[in-house]
Formats: sequence, structure tokens, C-alpha cells
Amino acid sequence: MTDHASHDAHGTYRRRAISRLSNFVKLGEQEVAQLTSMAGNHCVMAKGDIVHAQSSDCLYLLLDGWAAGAVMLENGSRHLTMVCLPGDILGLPSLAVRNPIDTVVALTDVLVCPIPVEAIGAMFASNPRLAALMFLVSQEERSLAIERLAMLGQADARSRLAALFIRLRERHSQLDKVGPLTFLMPLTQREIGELIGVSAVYVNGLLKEFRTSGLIKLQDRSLEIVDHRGLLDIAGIAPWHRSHPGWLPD
Amino acid sequence: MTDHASHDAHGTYRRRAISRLSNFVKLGEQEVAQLTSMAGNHCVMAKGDIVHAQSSDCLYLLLDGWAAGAVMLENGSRHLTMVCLPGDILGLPSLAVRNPIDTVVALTDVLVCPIPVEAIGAMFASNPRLAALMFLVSQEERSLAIERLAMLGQADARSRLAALFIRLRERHSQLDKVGPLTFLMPLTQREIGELIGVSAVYVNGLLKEFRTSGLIKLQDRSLEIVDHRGLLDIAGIAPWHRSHPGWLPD
DNA sequence: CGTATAATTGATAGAAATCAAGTATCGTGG
DNA sequence: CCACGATACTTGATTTCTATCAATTATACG
Repeated sequence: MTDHASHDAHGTYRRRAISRLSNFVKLGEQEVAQLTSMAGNHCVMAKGDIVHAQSSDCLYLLLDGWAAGAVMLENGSRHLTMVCLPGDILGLPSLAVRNPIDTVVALTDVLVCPIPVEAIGAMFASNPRLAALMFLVSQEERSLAIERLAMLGQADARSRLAALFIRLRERHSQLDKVGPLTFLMPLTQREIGELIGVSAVYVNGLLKEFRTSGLIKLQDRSLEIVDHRGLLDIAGIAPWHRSHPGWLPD
Repeated sequence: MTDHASHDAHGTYRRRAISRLSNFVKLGEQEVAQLTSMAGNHCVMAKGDIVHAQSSDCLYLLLDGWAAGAVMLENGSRHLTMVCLPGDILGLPSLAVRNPIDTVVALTDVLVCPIPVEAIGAMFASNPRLAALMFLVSQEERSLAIERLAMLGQADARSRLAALFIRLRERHSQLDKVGPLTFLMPLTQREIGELIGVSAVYVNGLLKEFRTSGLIKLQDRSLEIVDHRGLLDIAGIAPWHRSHPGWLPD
């Protein structure tokens, strides 16, 4: 994460981020170009920074690093509602609501591109296919949120932790096709607890259990999915499959 | 709910449903007409029916009655992820994903209009303002889901029940401006439990507590919010405020 | 009027939080 | 290179919240 600026001068990060979008539907050259042009100059933010708050009048395309949607409750605790990986657009939900829910915090140092909201409106007018794609991506994230909601309501902490690892791996492998079973997982135990709704102490015990059961290996912020089938069984979920709708315009 | 068909011949239910959309941004006459025309002939479904499953190739506009997004977990339990009121569009999240999450069940007898997905694609091409509005509405629902997610993860059952009643009242009063503090609330205690992630037995105890504390009155499926401020305090949330963005096309 | 569903109440069990204390681990500056 | 503080992790004891079980009483429904 030291060399962001110079790398992105070549558009490396932008291409990677946009490729995650275009694996939903095929995009033409000029559409990729339009997406690229919507995002302004990249900027770096430090771990712990608030990338997006309610007051902001722009969205952000995450180019590198991990972020998370965060909700601060009045009782003082924080919940992390989703993990954001490169290619995610940050701040969409807050377009519709004035309430200060859905802030986005950087979990690592991150590289982002601001996207003015006017560019979103312009995109709806000028390129309905891209608009529909953004709509679709947003529905996918909503579906993921619905799944987390259901598991938080009805499944125990063990299942929720297994589901977290499975979905993280799936989303991560959209980015880097190589070595999809081992990847950098920079979440602290506290953050994992904030994601699945348990205390950090309890996360610690679950991780110990997962390791001794041979489900995962986790050290130095590197996570290896050892027994994928076992994790699926514990989570009680199926692998995620995007649809490839034929109804998009163009 | 006996006379749906004849009433909707006059478009009463359609106008009410669409008015809930248009309180987000002002819609012109012809836009309302286009929205109305997208929805096909209404049909009635019975309490308990599955309104929308994954395989379906159309969405539904809910005209009357209550429905809910439901997730069936492999452990046999069911979670209700959102309450759907007239004016809600059912089935949007499943546009992006093949997994069979997000079914919609009728909590009462309901009146719905099917909307073919091709009509959504056509709307993106022909009326970007309506498309952006649907995008916005969807982001609002995502924000509501994010809030439920955070409360389920970090707040206790008492807070979650209070938050449920508050948000239900707010959404209900978008429909019927009269008597917003008392309204028909057809959820059973079991369904409330499936919404806030606790057992029906525990819901029973919480309701008893709410009644004796003078927070609510609840009988014959009619809910009265007696102490709104008290509920807000227990829930630890603020009233919901839609934004009125100026960036929509047209 | 019988039957299924919903609501209520009490007793017990289990899941996860909190409290407390201690041990890495790491970046920073002397 | 080491000392230092801050953050992250680990472990065990105790408490709180909520589930489950069991039994009873409404309430609706054909």
C-alpha cells in the first residue's frame, strides 16, 4: 500500500475495480471508459479514517484496501454491516436518506476515487445500460445484506462466522483469481465481532475452535480456507451465484 | 379485503401505492401513467402464499395487504427480513442473484400487480428519471435493512422491538395520513419474533412489558403508539428522514 | 362444537456478554 | 539495539439474556 499513486497513474487499480463490475455483464470498451472517467482523482486515506459520512455529496469507488459499512448505535457500540473490497462503490445507501446511518470506515489504508452524485444522475440519462448495471450491483449487495440479516436473526455465532469467511473468500476471488483459498484478511477479532454481532472474546474462542477443527488456518492476517465444505455445512448456506439477466437495455 | 377487484377497477389501490413512491420526488402526470401501465392486471393471493420466489421472472407491486421478505435457513428456522406495505415493489433483490434467498410471503391476503422484468429494462432506456427513482427507493430499503442489521447485531431484543414499531408506524403513515398513531398491525407474535430475531415466547413477555409500561396498546391486531418518545429512547434511534436529491435526470 | 392456531405463563437450559488479568506483538523514539 | 506504550490477542470465572420445554387458556374457523 505504499505505492498507490504511481501505480494508479497506469490505471492498474481502476481496471481491477471495474473488472469486478463487468463480470456481471459484458461491458464494451467505451462503457469501461465512461465508468473510468466518472471517478475523479484518486486519493489515499489511512486505516481508521471515515471514508464516507452522511453529509458527503459524493460517492467513492474503492480501488485498493478494505473498508466497511459502519453503524454507530446510541448505546455506544458499533456494528459493521458489510465489508467493502476493491470495486465496491461506497455511499450508495445514503443517497436516499438523511439519517446518519451507513458511514464507511477504512479498515486498512485505502485508495479511493470520489464520484460526484451529479455524475450518477448524468449516467442514468446518458447510459441506461450502465445505470441498470449499477442498479443490479446494488441489488446484489442488498441480497447479501438480507442474508446476513437472516443469519444474525436465526443462526448461532458459529454459523455466522463460517458464513463470513465463505462470502469473504467468494468476493475476494472476484478480484484475484490466483490462490483463492488463501488470502489477506486484515480484520481484527474485534472487527469480526462487530461484523457477526458477538464480542471479541467470543470470536477468539470460535477461531480457536475453527483452527483445531481443521476448518481454517489464520495467522499474520492471512486466512486459508482448509475445509470449504465443512464451513458451508456449519454456515448452512450455499455458494453464491450471480444471475446474468437478459433484460438490460442496449 | 373482499372487494379488491372491483375497487381496483377504479385504480384506487394503484394510486395509493404510487403515491407512496412519488412522495420521494415529484412525479409528473405522464410519469405516474407510465408507472401505472407497467403493472399488469392485479391478482389476489391468500395469507401464507408465496408471492415471489427466486424462479419468478416478474416483480410485483403490492397494492393492498401486508407481505414480508422471508429467508429460510437450513436449520429449519425462518427469518422475516422486511415488512412490505402497499407501494412496495417485491422481488427486486433477486434480480441479481440466482440463490433462493429472499422469497416474499403474504402476511395477510394481498392484492398485487405483476411487473415483467423486461418492463424494468425498458424503463431504464425510456425514462431515466423513473429509473433513478426506483434506484433511490431501493437504496432507502437497503438503508432500512442496514439499520435492522445493526440493531440485530448490537442492540437487545427490547430495543429491536421498539424500533420495529417505530419504523412500522412511519412507513404506515406514508399511506394513510389519518390517525397515524393507531393502525392495523396484523403480525402475529411468532412473526414479530421472526422479524426481530427472538422466540415468540420472548416476544410475548416484551409485549406485556411494553403494555404495562404504557408504551403501546395492542389488541385485535390494532396497534396504538402511546409513548412515541419512550419507544424512540428504548430503541435508540431517530425518526427517519428521506432525502430529496436534486441530481435526478429530467 | 371440535379442531387448529394463537397467546400466555412458569421452570429450566444454553448461548454469549462482561469482567478481570495476563500475554503477545508491533511501531516508535531514545 | 532496547525500552516503551499501544494495540491486539488469549484465557478463565461469573452474569445476563434469550431459547426451549411444558402446560394452560383464549380465539378463530368450518
